[in-house]
Amino acid sequence: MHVPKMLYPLVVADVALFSIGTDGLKVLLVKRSHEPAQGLWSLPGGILQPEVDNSLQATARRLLSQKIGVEVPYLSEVCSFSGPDRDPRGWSIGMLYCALLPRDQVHAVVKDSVDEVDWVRADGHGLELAFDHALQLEAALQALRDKVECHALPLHLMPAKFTLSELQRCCEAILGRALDKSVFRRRLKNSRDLEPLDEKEPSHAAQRPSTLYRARDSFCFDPPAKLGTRPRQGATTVA
Amino acid sequence: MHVPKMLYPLVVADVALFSIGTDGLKVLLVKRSHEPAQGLWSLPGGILQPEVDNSLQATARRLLSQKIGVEVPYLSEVCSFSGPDRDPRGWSIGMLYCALLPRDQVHAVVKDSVDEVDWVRADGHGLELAFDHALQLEAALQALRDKVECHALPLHLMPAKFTLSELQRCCEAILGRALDKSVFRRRLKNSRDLEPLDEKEPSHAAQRPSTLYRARDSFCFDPPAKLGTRPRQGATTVA
DNA sequence: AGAATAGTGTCTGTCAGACAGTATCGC
DNA sequence: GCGATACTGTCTGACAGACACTATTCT
Repeated sequence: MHVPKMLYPLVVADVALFSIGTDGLKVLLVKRSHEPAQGLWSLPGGILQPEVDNSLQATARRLLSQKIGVEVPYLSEVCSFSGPDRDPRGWSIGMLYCALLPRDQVHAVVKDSVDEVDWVRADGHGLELAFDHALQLEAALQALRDKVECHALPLHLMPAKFTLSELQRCCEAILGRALDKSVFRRRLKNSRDLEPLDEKEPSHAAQRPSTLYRARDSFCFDPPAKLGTRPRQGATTVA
Repeated sequence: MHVPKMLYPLVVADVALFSIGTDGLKVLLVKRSHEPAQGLWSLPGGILQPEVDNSLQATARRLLSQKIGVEVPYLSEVCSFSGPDRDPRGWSIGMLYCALLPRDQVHAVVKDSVDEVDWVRADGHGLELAFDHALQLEAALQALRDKVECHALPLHLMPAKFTLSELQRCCEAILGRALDKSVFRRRLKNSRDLEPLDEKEPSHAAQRPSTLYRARDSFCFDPPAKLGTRPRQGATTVA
């Protein structure tokens, strides 16, 4: 193990955990119960523990598990934030992760920790966030939007079975704009990521029941050099 | 400043510095003169110095400056590599950066350091690299290819003035496949990244002289949410 | 029948791929 | 004229955007 012979940076992993609520895209924030930044909202995160974690990504997963008791189906690195001033404790590196939690597990987060946790609007609206977490949240949200804008399907936000309309509403919540139903469905028809089930959504209203779909096993939100699909020239991402 | 109260990870920045040679895309490697991994080739890199560096990116720039005496016009974060086993000195974090050096500055690297440095084929062909640098090089090259595949113009690899044919050869070297001249030029005509000059390349051969272009000031290789352009369905990246 | 949502068909514009053609230089 | 490279024109197919249309359920 490496033995410090000089001052060392604080290494932290922070997670922007997104999910879908009835009123759009949500991100999980925790209210800090200790200094520094006590009382402010922040992204869930914590310090790397080399004796415990096998990677920085493992740090992120451990923190999600410890702090809010969830195992996420998707977690990926966004970018790093580093410097002498971003944390009052000194020179620090903050690795930002973007994680997705299925819509039907939004209430799985345990709130018995000393920290108060809550789902808030994904853009963090008027909240004052600790450290540079407002910047980080913006970066994570942009990374998520970029992917969906490039037609990656955020299936990790969906339950195991879902309708195309639900998936469309999910994409619209992420992008912050309406999508054309016909265009959306045409794309999904040609996609190899979805599989229709021989099942219909039980209709509770006076309406035609919709087909249920599920993600194919081969689906990957970070396409392994998956080609095709991009935003068009005139596309705009509006909040 | 943060005071260590436990074992701390080694924090390193490594840079995949690419440029264009007469025979294609090149990456700069250094032969390690010290342990660990003495005698093996590796990406230029080194340890974060919190007293000196204002960010991890600053670490990368400082190392390029100190080790090989170049200031690069483009340097961006790719992803991190971390874990207890990737460096024999112990738990470590390696932040990978991708940098571009203009074609006409390939010989600006100073070789007076104790390290032996050399430009090699960008894929690292048959070289055995130190640590996980083969993985890192692959990741950096893929990141570069992905961008160019999505029609970002690698203008930071070009001299201040260049012809469209030269730029096309540059893109082909990165992608590892031939591009259609007509398609390429049509795209550039509609691009806001390039500006034609009222100047012709002095022709040293029996051929029509070509128009010189330069990058517009607004050009950015990492498009700030720049839309449009993506690989098409049938596109393939072949080595 | 009517309301509501599911799902389809079709027209149009944009752009990539392919490839043949023209232009301009030195010899 | 010829060779070489710069540059253009045009046809086609894939796909996004827009939007009108049909289908199937419950009340």
